[in-house]
Amino acid sequence: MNYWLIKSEPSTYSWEDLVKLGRDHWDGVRNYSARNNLRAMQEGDLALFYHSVNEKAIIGIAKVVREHYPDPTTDDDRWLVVDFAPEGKLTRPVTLEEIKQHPQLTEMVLVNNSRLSVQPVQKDEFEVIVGLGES
DNA sequence: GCCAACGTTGGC
DNA sequence: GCCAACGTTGGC
Repeated sequence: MNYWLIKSEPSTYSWEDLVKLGRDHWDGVRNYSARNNLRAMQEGDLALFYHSVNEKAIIGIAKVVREHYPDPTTDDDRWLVVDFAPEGKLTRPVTLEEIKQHPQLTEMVLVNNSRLSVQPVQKDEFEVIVGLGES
């Protein structure tokens, strides 16, 4: 069981879009590090869903419901997708600012490499964030 | 809207 | 194989 963080601009693809669809593939990843993280995901893994740019906050949790397969939006076989389903919305969003200020979250990839769109999250980090979001 | 940081591309 | 140039992302 591993934990992840997936990032999207809400104007392009938001948490609400995923909820509306029930499940969906996560396409458009064109970065090798992010791709490698997608490939490492296993069914049942949980991912924090982060809204970048305008909101800059984690808004919900998504679950991996299908492991990686070739990206249907391109013929280029280097790229792949993973299917997610919404697992639950946080009671309140956990903001980037809050994460930066939290002493247990200073090592998060989100803080240190904000551009990586699919990133691993430590179990304790995941639990701290869920704890904040449910408080 | 700006720009720093990062990743990728392509010429050599 | 190196590295300059370029494009993109995302925080501010």
